[in-house]
Amino acid sequence: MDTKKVRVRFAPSPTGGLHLGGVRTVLYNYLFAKKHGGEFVLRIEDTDQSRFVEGAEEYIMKCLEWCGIEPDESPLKGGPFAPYRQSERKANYAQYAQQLINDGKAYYAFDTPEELEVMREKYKMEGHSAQYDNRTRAFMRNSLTLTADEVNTLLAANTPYVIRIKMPVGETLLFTDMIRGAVSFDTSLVDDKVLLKADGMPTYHLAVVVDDYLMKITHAFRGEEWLPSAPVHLLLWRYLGWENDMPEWAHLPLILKPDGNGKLSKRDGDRLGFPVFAMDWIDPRTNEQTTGFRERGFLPEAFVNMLALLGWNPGVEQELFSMEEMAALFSMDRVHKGGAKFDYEKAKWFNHQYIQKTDNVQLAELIKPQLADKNIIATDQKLIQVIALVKERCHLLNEFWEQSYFFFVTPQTIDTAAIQAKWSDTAKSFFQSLQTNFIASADWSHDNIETIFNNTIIDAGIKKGEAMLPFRIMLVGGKFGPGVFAIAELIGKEETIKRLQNALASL
RNA sequence: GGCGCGUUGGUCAAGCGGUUAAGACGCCUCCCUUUCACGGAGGAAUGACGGGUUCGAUUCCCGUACGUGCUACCA
Repeated sequence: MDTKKVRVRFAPSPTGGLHLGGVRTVLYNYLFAKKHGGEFVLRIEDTDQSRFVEGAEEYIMKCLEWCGIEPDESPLKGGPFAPYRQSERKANYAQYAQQLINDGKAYYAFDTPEELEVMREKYKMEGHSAQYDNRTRAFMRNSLTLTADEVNTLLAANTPYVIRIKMPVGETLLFTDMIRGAVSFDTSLVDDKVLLKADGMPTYHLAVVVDDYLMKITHAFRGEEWLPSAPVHLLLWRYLGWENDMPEWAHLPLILKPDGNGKLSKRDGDRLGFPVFAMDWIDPRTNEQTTGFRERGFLPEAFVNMLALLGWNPGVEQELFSMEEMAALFSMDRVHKGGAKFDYEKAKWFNHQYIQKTDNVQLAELIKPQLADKNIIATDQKLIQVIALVKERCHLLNEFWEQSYFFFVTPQTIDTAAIQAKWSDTAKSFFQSLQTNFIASADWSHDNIETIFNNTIIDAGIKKGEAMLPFRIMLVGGKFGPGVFAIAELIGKEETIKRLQNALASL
């Protein structure tokens, strides 16, 4: 067992945007695989054709790529266990379901959806559990209650049927979860899950076991919401005779909404104003667009770092990690048992840290499209200089424009009220002289601009404190932005003088 | 309702029988910066409850409460 090569898998169902929790599940899979020199496979669980969504699979792969997670095997890349889409593996499953029937571990059920509905209603009214379980199955239409002849007749007539697992009565099932330790279930309380659907497709329960076996998966990580169905999977491994090859399980804690409790949903993001999906997702059926972390201005390294630490503690003080560092440190027993509330403020803090770490030239490449959208033409050199000046005040890449637009366009409005508060005839004559002195200057460098400014102050007999703020507002429009002389230098002599003139005219 | 899982500051969390109960985000105060931000220094703030076990429980056990997940021919 321990000598086997580690193989893990992420098995999403292609039904829509890739949720934070999904990304974290992939991430933990990936980190675990890297840590142990193993393989990470991407398997698409598309056994429910009614929920198939066009483009979702490609979208998921793009999200992984953006996050810097490359599967060793996938539908796109192929691999020794291809195909990696369950819909293309359909032929595999029926034989195992049949084997279970032959062994008396499963049975045919001919109940129609309507009959099931009636059963559930009835038991609900009586206050019993409305499950198709070891008690109720005795009253339903299945190969346990029908004679062999009746079953054969129904089968021969192509009557739609499903295959259900026959849960034993009164057995205690125990397994060790890598995160939670010992977990146990009473089989009497678990229902007879459908294994093979009427359309011949397996349900998740059968497919996950068969494919994990066939693909030699050694460790299976999934969300906590799967814990209640673990006994079914456990029994399937046993009944199919593969128990010795069963992977180790880890059920990951949920990511919760920031306010109140409960699983974080896309709705919560919309409501509270933050993304929940990794990348923008446009639902092809409704054309509804949902913003992703990428489009919101997150760096993938920051996104991944933040997510990794939401539920996992590396055991060191350090908080900023590259993927390699995380892989080296990763271990399942340092994953928390309890769910973690998502904190968007902390997410932004991570992104801020990564923006500071990222080279200005690289940032320029990421920011160029934003400028292009606004029809701004700027040289790389200027862009890079601006980035150097404003990056420390950006938590998101998308904040770049609001922090720096005054470098590229003349502000349309300026906060004249704030200037007026300090305005006087002395101030006015100061700015008039300042203009004259700027026009006469030959050296438009940061230091020289400041020298001219200082000298003019002395000549005008004004306090520097009274002049600095109005000067800033005239250049950028308000009380914000980096050092004012650096701004003047970058926008240039002509533009600086122009802005002074405009401002003076409007006062 | 049944079953599973969980519970350390507002949030992420360390701890693994004896600690002044780390650290980070956020918040507050001050400093720096003649703007804002960054940065720096401080500060407030934490083991759900009740029983055990023990010389000693945040830590181990059992209850209770609360939360949450599941209870589909969805994953």
